[in-house]
Amino acid sequence: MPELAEVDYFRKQWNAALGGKILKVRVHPHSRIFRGLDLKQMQRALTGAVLHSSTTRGKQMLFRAKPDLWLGIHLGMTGELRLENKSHAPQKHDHLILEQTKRSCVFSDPRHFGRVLFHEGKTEPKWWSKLPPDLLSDEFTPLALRDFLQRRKKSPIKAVLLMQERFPGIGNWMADEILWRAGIHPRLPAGKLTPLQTKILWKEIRRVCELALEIIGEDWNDLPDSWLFNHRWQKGGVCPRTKTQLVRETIGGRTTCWSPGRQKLPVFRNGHATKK
DNA sequence: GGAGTTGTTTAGGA
DNA sequence: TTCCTAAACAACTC
Repeated sequence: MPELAEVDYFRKQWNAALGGKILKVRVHPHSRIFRGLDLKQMQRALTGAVLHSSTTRGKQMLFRAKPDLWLGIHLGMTGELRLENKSHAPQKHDHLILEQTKRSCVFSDPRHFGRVLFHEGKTEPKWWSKLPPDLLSDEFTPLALRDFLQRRKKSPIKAVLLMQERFPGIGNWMADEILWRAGIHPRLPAGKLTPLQTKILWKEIRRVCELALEIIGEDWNDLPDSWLFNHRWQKGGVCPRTKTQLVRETIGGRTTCWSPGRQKLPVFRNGHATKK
């Protein structure tokens, strides 16, 4: 479930715990979410530590605790963060619980695709510093987008938008929403976008990130019906702009929804797109 | 019971 | 080498 804005929403669920000391760290020790991690070391270090800040980058979350502790959380497909009261009895999928005097911070994930990372030290861990720049940062330029599309020119644009190395935070529904707004067919090879389409795509990437963070990231409000989101899974769903029937097919290994009314595949002749 | 799920990694083919 | 695709991971819902 969680993409950019949902991840930011979940990060903030632990806000009340910032400034508080962790009294106890409870875990399901054999959970897959701890793969590659020294669990005992993490429990030892976090016990007695004080959480002081949190941030996100794409779908990654980082919680920092004094002194010099870095806790990374990725929600995978079904993970979530929430608060429970102090004496919360761990449920089946509550893999990590940070217990404080007034509450418990819970990370639960039924499918175990999520992941916990941990580092102790003065300097940023590699797994955090190597993350690509935020899509709303100045570093994500139209030029950076154009270059990336050229490097992945054979892949359908839908598959390319899911690549976290360049588009951190974009997931399946955001990719479809962006392409729908930009009027670009999801199967169009990334290298075939015109300069104008590339420019529009850049603009819509920023816009969808911005709006989703405002609407979902703050209070998990419903997106307006003017978005594709509210129609994409409906049986017989209709494009809110063209009122034509939406189509669903697998592209890049993921179920993709688009509106044939406004997302058309150009016909290529001699390597050039011609008007249909 | 079977198919499908808003994520990521990896193996293997092109 | 580089790029791309499909499968695997695991549990739940329809």
